[in-house]
Amino acid sequence: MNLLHQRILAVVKLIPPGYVASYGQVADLAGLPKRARLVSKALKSTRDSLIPWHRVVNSQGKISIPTQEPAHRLQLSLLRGEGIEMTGVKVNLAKHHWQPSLETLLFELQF
DNA sequence: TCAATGACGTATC
DNA sequence: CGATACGCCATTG
Repeated sequence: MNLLHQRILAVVKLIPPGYVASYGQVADLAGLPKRARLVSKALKSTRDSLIPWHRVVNSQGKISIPTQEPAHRLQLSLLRGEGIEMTGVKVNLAKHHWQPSLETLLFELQF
């Protein structure tokens, strides 16, 4: 659990119900460009239940967790449970892509 | 040390 | 739309 993870998780916590963000987008917002993979690691390793990890998908809007893993089903049901429109394993980004305003970020984040 | 490995992203074909 | 290739980089063995 280091500083980078904390910054990443701080951003993920801001994603509202009914919306999704991509790993790369979260990394950028956390001030860590080119670190999408670090985002997946941070989400994979945290136990904090207050973090909406399921609202993070890949840049194509698809669930990135391998189908075999139980977490894959969980993510799918959690997204559906928030009323997110999906085509199979892919989110309708046109309707549910999170696009925070600059004010929101400056107000919520501490860096 | 060092090579392999990802819940990634972009470019190309 | 699917498949491949590469760039990226912390973690793992």
